Amino acid sequence: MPDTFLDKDQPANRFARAREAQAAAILEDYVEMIGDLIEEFGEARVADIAARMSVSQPTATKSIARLKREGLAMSRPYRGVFLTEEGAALATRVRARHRTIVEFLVKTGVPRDIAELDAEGIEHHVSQVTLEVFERALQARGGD
Amino acid sequence: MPDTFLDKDQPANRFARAREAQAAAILEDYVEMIGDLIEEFGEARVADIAARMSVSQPTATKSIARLKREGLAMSRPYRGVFLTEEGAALATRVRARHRTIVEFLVKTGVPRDIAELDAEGIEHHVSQVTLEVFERALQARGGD
DNA sequence: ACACAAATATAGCCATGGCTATAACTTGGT
DNA sequence: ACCAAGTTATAGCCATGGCTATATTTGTGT
Repeated sequence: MPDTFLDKDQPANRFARAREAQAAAILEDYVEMIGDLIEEFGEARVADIAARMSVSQPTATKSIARLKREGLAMSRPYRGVFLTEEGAALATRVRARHRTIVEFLVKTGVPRDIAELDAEGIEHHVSQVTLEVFERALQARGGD
Repeated sequence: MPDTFLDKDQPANRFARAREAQAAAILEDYVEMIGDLIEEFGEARVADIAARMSVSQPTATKSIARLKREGLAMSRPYRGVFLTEEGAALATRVRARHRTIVEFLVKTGVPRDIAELDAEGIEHHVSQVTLEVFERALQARGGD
Protein backbone atom coordinates (compact mmCIF):
# COMPACT_ATOMS: atom_id res chain seq x y z
CA MET A 1 0.00 0.00 0.00
CA PRO A 2 1.36 3.36 -0.94
CA ASP A 3 2.01 5.79 1.82
CA THR A 4 1.98 8.68 -0.59
CA PHE A 5 0.97 9.41 -4.13
CA LEU A 6 4.03 11.06 -5.50
CA ASP A 7 6.55 12.58 -3.22
CA LYS A 8 10.19 12.38 -2.39
CA ASP A 9 10.50 14.28 0.84
CA GLN A 10 8.04 15.92 3.16
CA PRO A 11 8.38 19.63 3.74
CA ALA A 12 8.42 21.57 6.94
CA ASN A 13 5.32 23.71 6.99
CA ARG A 14 1.85 23.46 5.57
CA PHE A 15 2.45 25.94 2.77
CA ALA A 16 5.56 24.19 1.63
CA ARG A 17 3.62 20.95 1.77
CA ALA A 18 0.85 22.37 -0.39
CA ARG A 19 3.46 23.59 -2.88
CA GLU A 20 4.92 20.11 -3.17
CA ALA A 21 1.50 18.60 -3.67
CA GLN A 22 0.90 21.07 -6.44
CA ALA A 23 4.08 20.12 -8.23
CA ALA A 24 2.95 16.50 -8.28
CA ALA A 25 -0.58 17.39 -9.35
CA ILE A 26 0.11 17.95 -13.01
CA LEU A 27 2.06 14.72 -13.32
CA GLU A 28 -0.79 12.86 -11.67
CA ASP A 29 -3.36 14.43 -13.95
CA TYR A 30 -1.44 13.61 -17.10
CA VAL A 31 -0.74 10.08 -16.06
CA GLU A 32 -4.36 9.45 -15.20
CA MET A 33 -5.57 10.89 -18.45
CA ILE A 34 -3.05 9.01 -20.55
CA GLY A 35 -4.27 5.87 -18.83
CA ASP A 36 -7.82 6.76 -19.76
CA LEU A 37 -6.93 7.38 -23.39
CA ILE A 38 -5.03 4.14 -23.71
CA GLU A 39 -7.97 2.28 -22.28
CA GLU A 40 -10.39 4.00 -24.64
CA PHE A 41 -8.39 4.10 -27.85
CA GLY A 42 -5.51 1.73 -27.30
CA GLU A 43 -3.06 4.62 -27.43
CA ALA A 44 -2.66 8.19 -26.22
CA ARG A 45 -1.97 10.73 -28.95
CA VAL A 46 -0.44 14.06 -28.06
CA ALA A 47 -3.31 15.90 -29.73
CA ASP A 48 -5.89 14.05 -27.63
CA ILE A 49 -3.96 14.64 -24.43
CA ALA A 50 -3.76 18.34 -25.21
CA ALA A 51 -7.47 18.52 -25.98
CA ARG A 52 -8.47 16.79 -22.75
CA MET A 53 -6.24 19.01 -20.68
CA SER A 54 -7.51 22.10 -22.48
CA VAL A 55 -3.97 22.99 -23.33
CA SER A 56 -2.13 23.69 -26.56
CA GLN A 57 -0.35 20.83 -28.22
CA PRO A 58 3.16 22.18 -27.52
CA THR A 59 2.29 22.54 -23.86
CA ALA A 60 1.19 18.92 -23.77
CA THR A 61 4.40 17.87 -25.50
CA LYS A 62 6.44 19.71 -22.92
CA SER A 63 4.60 18.12 -20.01
CA ILE A 64 4.98 14.70 -21.59
CA ALA A 65 8.71 15.33 -21.77
CA ARG A 66 8.64 15.89 -18.04
CA LEU A 67 6.69 12.68 -17.49
CA LYS A 68 9.38 10.86 -19.42
CA ARG A 69 12.13 12.45 -17.39
CA GLU A 70 10.35 11.37 -14.23
CA GLY A 71 10.10 7.81 -15.48
CA LEU A 72 6.31 7.76 -15.67
CA ALA A 73 5.85 7.62 -19.44
CA MET A 74 7.62 6.58 -22.62
CA SER A 75 7.28 7.63 -26.22
CA ARG A 76 9.15 7.79 -29.48
CA PRO A 77 8.94 10.88 -31.67
CA TYR A 78 5.71 11.15 -33.65
CA ARG A 79 4.29 8.07 -31.93
CA GLY A 80 1.80 7.69 -29.13
CA VAL A 81 2.59 8.03 -25.45
CA PHE A 82 2.61 5.05 -23.11
CA LEU A 83 2.95 4.62 -19.39
CA THR A 84 5.77 2.87 -17.63
CA GLU A 85 4.89 0.36 -14.94
CA GLU A 86 5.35 3.06 -12.38
CA GLY A 87 3.18 5.43 -14.38
CA ALA A 88 0.44 2.87 -14.77
CA ALA A 89 0.47 2.11 -11.08
CA LEU A 90 0.25 5.80 -10.29
CA ALA A 91 -2.65 6.19 -12.72
CA THR A 92 -4.52 3.41 -10.98
CA ARG A 93 -4.04 4.95 -7.57
CA VAL A 94 -4.95 8.41 -8.76
CA ARG A 95 -8.12 7.18 -10.43
CA ALA A 96 -9.22 5.30 -7.32
CA ARG A 97 -8.55 8.32 -5.17
CA HIS A 98 -10.51 10.56 -7.50
CA ARG A 99 -13.49 8.24 -7.36
CA THR A 100 -13.36 8.00 -3.61
CA ILE A 101 -13.41 11.74 -3.24
CA VAL A 102 -16.22 12.25 -5.70
CA GLU A 103 -18.34 9.57 -4.06
CA PHE A 104 -17.63 10.93 -0.62
CA LEU A 105 -18.68 14.42 -1.66
CA VAL A 106 -21.81 13.10 -3.32
CA LYS A 107 -22.75 11.13 -0.24
CA THR A 108 -22.20 14.25 1.82
CA GLY A 109 -24.68 16.09 -0.33
CA VAL A 110 -22.71 17.79 -3.09
CA PRO A 111 -24.29 17.56 -6.56
CA ARG A 112 -22.32 15.13 -8.68
CA ASP A 113 -21.24 17.58 -11.36
CA ILE A 114 -19.89 19.96 -8.75
CA ALA A 115 -18.27 17.11 -6.87
CA GLU A 116 -16.44 16.18 -10.07
CA LEU A 117 -15.14 19.70 -10.54
CA ASP A 118 -14.07 20.15 -6.93
CA ALA A 119 -12.48 16.73 -6.74
CA GLU A 120 -10.12 17.66 -9.54
CA GLY A 121 -8.46 20.26 -7.38
CA ILE A 122 -8.95 18.60 -4.02
CA GLU A 123 -7.61 15.17 -4.82
CA HIS A 124 -3.99 16.21 -4.96
CA HIS A 125 -4.09 17.53 -1.43
CA VAL A 126 -5.83 14.73 0.42
CA SER A 127 -3.51 12.71 2.62
CA GLN A 128 -3.63 8.95 2.85
CA VAL A 129 -5.13 9.20 6.32
CA THR A 130 -7.95 11.45 5.17
CA LEU A 131 -8.57 9.27 2.14
CA GLU A 132 -9.01 6.27 4.39
CA VAL A 133 -11.44 8.21 6.54
CA PHE A 134 -13.43 8.98 3.40
CA GLU A 135 -13.41 5.34 2.38
CA ARG A 136 -14.65 4.28 5.77
CA ALA A 137 -17.40 6.87 5.67
CA LEU A 138 -18.47 5.54 2.30
CA GLN A 139 -18.60 1.96 3.51
CA ALA A 140 -20.45 2.92 6.65
CA ARG A 141 -23.39 4.50 4.90
CA GLY A 142 -22.52 2.78 1.66
CA GLY A 143 -25.50 0.75 0.59
CA ASP A 144 -28.20 3.36 0.24
CA MET B 1 -22.33 36.83 -0.04
CA PRO B 2 -19.49 36.04 -2.38
CA ASP B 3 -20.16 33.64 -5.15
CA THR B 4 -16.50 32.93 -5.51
CA PHE B 5 -13.29 33.54 -3.65
CA LEU B 6 -11.09 35.06 -6.25
CA ASP B 7 -11.83 34.60 -9.87
CA LYS B 8 -12.44 36.63 -12.96
CA ASP B 9 -13.82 34.11 -15.42
CA GLN B 10 -14.74 30.50 -15.23
CA PRO B 11 -12.84 28.11 -17.46
CA ALA B 12 -14.13 25.43 -19.70
CA ASN B 13 -12.97 22.12 -18.31
CA ARG B 14 -12.10 20.80 -14.90
CA PHE B 15 -8.35 20.93 -15.41
CA ALA B 16 -8.46 24.52 -16.56
CA ARG B 17 -10.62 25.26 -13.55
CA ALA B 18 -8.14 23.66 -11.19
CA ARG B 19 -5.35 25.71 -12.78
CA GLU B 20 -7.26 28.91 -12.16
CA ALA B 21 -7.90 27.96 -8.56
CA GLN B 22 -4.21 27.34 -8.14
CA ALA B 23 -3.31 30.77 -9.46
CA ALA B 24 -5.57 32.35 -6.84
CA ALA B 25 -4.28 30.10 -4.07
CA ILE B 26 -1.05 31.94 -3.37
CA LEU B 27 -2.77 35.30 -3.26
CA GLU B 28 -5.30 33.91 -0.83
CA ASP B 29 -2.63 32.40 1.37
CA TYR B 30 -0.61 35.59 1.55
CA VAL B 31 -3.63 37.74 2.24
CA GLU B 32 -4.80 35.48 5.03
CA MET B 33 -1.39 35.38 6.61
CA ILE B 34 -0.86 39.11 6.38
CA GLY B 35 -4.20 39.52 8.12
CA ASP B 36 -3.03 37.18 10.86
CA LEU B 37 0.21 39.07 11.34
CA ILE B 38 -1.50 42.44 11.50
CA GLU B 39 -3.86 41.08 14.09
CA GLU B 40 -1.02 39.63 16.14
CA PHE B 41 1.60 42.33 15.83
CA GLY B 42 -0.21 45.36 14.46
CA GLU B 43 1.76 45.13 11.23
CA ALA B 44 3.06 42.56 8.76
CA ARG B 45 6.80 42.70 8.13
CA VAL B 46 8.23 41.14 5.02
CA ALA B 47 10.57 39.01 7.07
CA ASP B 48 7.72 37.55 9.10
CA ILE B 49 5.67 36.87 6.01
CA ALA B 50 8.61 35.08 4.43
CA ALA B 51 9.19 33.03 7.56
CA ARG B 52 5.57 31.93 7.84
CA MET B 53 5.41 30.96 4.20
CA SER B 54 8.71 29.11 4.46
CA VAL B 55 10.03 31.14 1.62
CA SER B 56 13.05 33.39 1.15
CA GLN B 57 12.63 37.07 1.81
CA PRO B 58 12.99 38.10 -1.86
CA THR B 59 10.34 35.59 -2.85
CA ALA B 60 7.98 37.10 -0.32
CA THR B 61 8.76 40.58 -1.62
CA LYS B 62 7.95 39.47 -5.14
CA SER B 63 4.64 37.95 -4.12
CA ILE B 64 3.74 41.05 -2.17
CA ALA B 65 4.38 43.07 -5.31
CA ARG B 66 1.82 40.91 -7.03
CA LEU B 67 -0.67 41.43 -4.21
CA LYS B 68 -0.22 45.16 -4.66
CA ARG B 69 -0.73 44.91 -8.40
CA GLU B 70 -3.94 42.98 -7.77
CA GLY B 71 -5.18 45.63 -5.39
CA LEU B 72 -5.17 43.39 -2.33
CA ALA B 73 -2.32 44.98 -0.37
CA MET B 74 -0.45 48.25 0.02
CA SER B 75 3.02 49.10 1.25
CA ARG B 76 5.70 51.74 1.04
CA PRO B 77 9.34 50.72 0.61
CA TYR B 78 10.96 49.45 3.79
CA ARG B 79 7.69 49.65 5.67
CA GLY B 80 5.17 47.02 6.70
CA VAL B 81 2.54 45.57 4.42
CA PHE B 82 -1.16 46.32 4.88
CA LEU B 83 -4.31 45.03 3.28
CA THR B 84 -6.71 47.04 1.19
CA GLU B 85 -10.39 46.77 1.99
CA GLU B 86 -10.70 44.17 -0.69
CA GLY B 87 -7.72 42.30 0.69
CA ALA B 88 -9.09 42.36 4.22
CA ALA B 89 -12.46 41.10 3.03
CA LEU B 90 -10.77 38.29 1.14
CA ALA B 91 -8.72 37.41 4.21
CA THR B 92 -11.87 37.12 6.28
CA ARG B 93 -13.56 34.85 3.79
CA VAL B 94 -10.48 32.71 3.36
CA ARG B 95 -10.05 32.29 7.09
CA ALA B 96 -13.68 31.30 7.56
CA ARG B 97 -13.47 28.81 4.73
CA HIS B 98 -10.30 27.31 6.16
CA ARG B 99 -11.95 26.83 9.53
CA THR B 100 -15.03 25.28 7.99
CA ILE B 101 -12.99 22.74 6.10
CA VAL B 102 -10.84 21.84 9.08
CA GLU B 103 -13.85 21.41 11.32
CA PHE B 104 -15.67 19.37 8.73
CA LEU B 105 -12.71 17.04 8.31
CA VAL B 106 -12.34 16.70 12.06
CA LYS B 107 -16.02 15.86 12.45
CA THR B 108 -15.65 13.30 9.72
CA GLY B 109 -12.91 11.61 11.66
CA VAL B 110 -9.62 13.10 10.45
CA PRO B 111 -7.10 13.88 13.21
CA ARG B 112 -6.92 17.63 13.69
CA ASP B 113 -3.26 18.05 12.79
CA ILE B 114 -3.75 16.18 9.55
CA ALA B 115 -6.95 18.08 8.85
CA GLU B 116 -4.98 21.31 9.17
CA LEU B 117 -2.37 20.15 6.69
CA ASP B 118 -4.87 18.83 4.17
CA ALA B 119 -7.09 21.87 4.46
CA GLU B 120 -4.25 24.08 3.35
CA GLY B 121 -4.25 22.48 -0.08
CA ILE B 122 -7.92 21.61 -0.29
CA GLU B 123 -9.40 24.97 0.62
CA HIS B 124 -8.55 26.65 -2.64
CA HIS B 125 -10.48 24.08 -4.62
CA VAL B 126 -13.72 23.88 -2.71
CA SER B 127 -16.63 25.54 -4.46
CA GLN B 128 -19.17 27.71 -2.70
CA VAL B 129 -21.76 24.97 -3.06
CA THR B 130 -19.55 22.36 -1.45
CA LEU B 131 -18.58 24.76 1.30
CA GLU B 132 -22.21 25.29 2.14
CA VAL B 133 -22.77 21.56 2.23
CA PHE B 134 -19.90 21.30 4.71
CA GLU B 135 -21.37 24.06 6.82
CA ARG B 136 -24.72 22.36 6.91
CA ALA B 137 -23.12 19.08 7.86
CA LEU B 138 -21.38 20.82 10.72
CA GLN B 139 -24.55 22.41 11.98
CA ALA B 140 -26.47 19.18 11.68
CA ARG B 141 -24.21 17.20 13.96
CA GLY B 142 -22.75 20.36 15.38
CA GLY B 143 -23.29 20.33 19.11
CA ASP B 144 -21.28 17.30 20.16
C1' DA C 1 26.08 62.05 14.76
C1' DC C 2 27.51 58.13 13.08
C1' DA C 3 28.61 53.53 12.50
C1' DC C 4 26.80 49.09 12.35
C1' DA C 5 23.27 45.64 12.36
C1' DA C 6 19.03 44.37 10.70
C1' DA C 7 15.48 44.71 7.33
C1' DT C 8 14.09 45.39 2.68
C1' DA C 9 14.86 45.89 -2.21
C1' DT C 10 17.08 44.72 -6.42
C1' DA C 11 19.53 41.95 -9.77
C1' DG C 12 19.84 37.96 -11.96
C1' DC C 13 19.51 33.09 -12.14
C1' DC C 14 16.46 28.57 -12.72
C1' DA C 15 12.32 25.42 -13.76
C1' DT C 16 7.54 25.15 -14.73
C1' DG C 17 3.76 25.62 -17.48
C1' DG C 18 1.30 28.55 -20.47
C1' DC C 19 1.26 30.48 -25.50
C1' DT C 20 2.01 31.21 -31.03
C1' DA C 21 4.45 30.39 -35.11
C1' DT C 22 6.87 27.33 -37.73
C1' DA C 23 9.52 23.19 -38.98
C1' DA C 24 9.64 18.30 -39.53
C1' DC C 25 7.64 14.06 -39.96
C1' DT C 26 3.69 10.51 -41.09
C1' DT C 27 0.08 8.97 -43.46
C1' DG C 28 -3.46 8.41 -46.95
C1' DG C 29 -5.15 9.01 -51.49
C1' DT C 30 -4.43 9.23 -56.36
C1' DA D 1 5.66 7.48 -55.77
C1' DC D 2 4.37 11.50 -54.36
C1' DC D 3 1.81 15.38 -52.57
C1' DA D 4 -1.45 17.26 -49.33
C1' DA D 5 -3.20 17.13 -44.97
C1' DG D 6 -2.72 16.09 -40.46
C1' DT D 7 0.24 15.41 -36.41
C1' DT D 8 4.14 16.16 -33.63
C1' DA D 9 8.34 18.66 -32.50
C1' DT D 10 10.94 22.79 -31.99
C1' DA D 11 11.91 27.62 -31.27
C1' DG D 12 11.14 31.34 -28.73
C1' DC D 13 8.25 34.20 -26.08
C1' DC D 14 5.79 35.40 -21.30
C1' DA D 15 4.53 35.25 -16.15
C1' DT D 16 4.99 32.88 -11.90
C1' DG D 17 7.33 31.56 -8.05
C1' DG D 18 11.42 29.63 -6.30
C1' DC D 19 16.55 30.79 -5.16
C1' DT D 20 21.36 33.41 -3.89
C1' DA D 21 24.07 37.38 -3.79
C1' DT D 22 24.29 42.09 -3.19
C1' DA D 23 22.77 46.91 -2.72
C1' DT D 24 20.11 50.11 -0.16
C1' DT D 25 17.63 51.91 3.60
C1' DT D 26 16.17 52.07 8.48
C1' DG D 27 16.93 52.48 12.92
C1' DT D 28 19.61 51.74 17.21
C1' DG D 29 23.24 52.34 20.49
C1' DT D 30 27.15 54.81 21.99
